[in-house]
Amino acid sequence: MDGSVRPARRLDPEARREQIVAAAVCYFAEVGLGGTTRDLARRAGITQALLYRYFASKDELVEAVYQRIFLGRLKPHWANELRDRSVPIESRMLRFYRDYATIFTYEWIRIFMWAGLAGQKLNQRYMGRVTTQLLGPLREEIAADGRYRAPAMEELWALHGGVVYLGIRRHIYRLPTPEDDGPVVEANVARFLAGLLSKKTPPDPIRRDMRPAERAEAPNGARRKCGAAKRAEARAGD
Amino acid sequence: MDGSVRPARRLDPEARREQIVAAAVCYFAEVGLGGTTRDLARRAGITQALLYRYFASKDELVEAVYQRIFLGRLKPHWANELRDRSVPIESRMLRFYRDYATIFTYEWIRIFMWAGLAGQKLNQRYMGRVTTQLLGPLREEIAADGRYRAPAMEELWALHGGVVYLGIRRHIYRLPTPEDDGPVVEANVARFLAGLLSKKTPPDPIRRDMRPAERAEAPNGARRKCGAAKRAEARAGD
DNA sequence: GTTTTTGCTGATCAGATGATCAACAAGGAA
DNA sequence: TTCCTTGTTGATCATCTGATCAGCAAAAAC
Repeated sequence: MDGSVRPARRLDPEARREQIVAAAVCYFAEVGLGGTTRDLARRAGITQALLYRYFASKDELVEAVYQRIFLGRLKPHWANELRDRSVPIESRMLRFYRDYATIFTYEWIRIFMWAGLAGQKLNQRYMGRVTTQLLGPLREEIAADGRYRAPAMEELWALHGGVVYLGIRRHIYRLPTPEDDGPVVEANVARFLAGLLSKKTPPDPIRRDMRPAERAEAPNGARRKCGAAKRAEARAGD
Repeated sequence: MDGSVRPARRLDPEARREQIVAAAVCYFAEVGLGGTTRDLARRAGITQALLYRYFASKDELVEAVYQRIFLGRLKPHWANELRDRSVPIESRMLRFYRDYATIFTYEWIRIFMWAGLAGQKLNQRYMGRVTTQLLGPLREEIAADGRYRAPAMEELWALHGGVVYLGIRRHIYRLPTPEDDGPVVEANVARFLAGLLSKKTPPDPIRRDMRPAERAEAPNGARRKCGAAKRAEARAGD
């Protein structure tokens, strides 16, 4: 007996579409966006042809998966709560990061990473919002507290990356990780703030010291040059 | 004129194999391990058939790419230098992480991530070595210094993740990042150590509080259950 | 029960992809 | 020049994959 589910009864279109998207999120998270429509259909217990009654193309289905996974993940109230100065900054940060860590589910983190590798602009938009809505306010609030020096944005990214990395180790590299993320997040936030007590100047790189975003393809269509490409080019020149 | 290189002259077998692997590292880093042999050959300026004179299968070529990228990346002298107590621990950590950050090249980080998503055991082996050869000693050395409390392994992973995350933002999400990693790494290491000065107890989760490594497939061949799969299972039961 | 609607399936097509092989031709040996 | 070795190629095969469509059958309408 295989894991597939055979009897696909007649279903309400809305329910069927919902079921397909849910199965697609699960399937694509595991095998990547290059997974086949046949495998997906088998897991969902339907025929491959049925997918095309609900989605015009595989791309459209993938788009629905993106919507399902990423839409509304950044809660607007996070930014508000981060700015609520009636609460100590330590409590605000702890509360936020404990909450934020919960979005790093198996499906979210893997699909997000696959989308990033595939060059989806979606990731850049999301990360941009993290900067403006979360890390920016966070920096201001920490500085406004008075006891801490203002962290450089890169330092906030490092804190952020530490939390994300826990999800990467767990769901991408499939390594053993703590059963409960809470204490880990708490320790990291507390240590981060404690590290800001020493008043050394924050080394925030200014804009001209930033390397621009890499592009998947240069404007002229040329690709990133690796060693081999460079050598081939040189060879073509003689 | 396209970017491909037409005249592929007769080459010494060793040189040709080298050229193919180099081109494959570049190509697979960009498009993923699902890239086609035809595209790869076009970029390398050779015919697709020629690949199969040097590699029995695409899998074997991918294996060669793994070897090229990951073999010997963890320098043995890192562990030695980390343990050299004639040098202040701050200097040792700074030197190590400045050096370590250089391995996060475009090719390395992308192929490593793709391999991880694909469930390669390679990643787990590598991460295991990071634990035993780098983070373990690091923890001991920090504690041995006397001025700092011993960091929990999860705290060291957070520091580590912060550095890795810089590479992820740059090469996977293709976001703007600092031109020079040095100051960023230095700030993070310094803040990490400063954060260990406050003597609060380290919350190291003990083994029974760790969730085991996730498996791509359960022993019985069953897959990870997402919402859709669970629902389908329930439906099959009536 | 009969008719109508429509959710669903099996068959099928065109293009892509990994892999194979006979034949060609570049470069050295005679 | 002539011969021989072998690096390289174009053609080709079997399979896989996204996508289409006529027709079946389950549920609703009558």
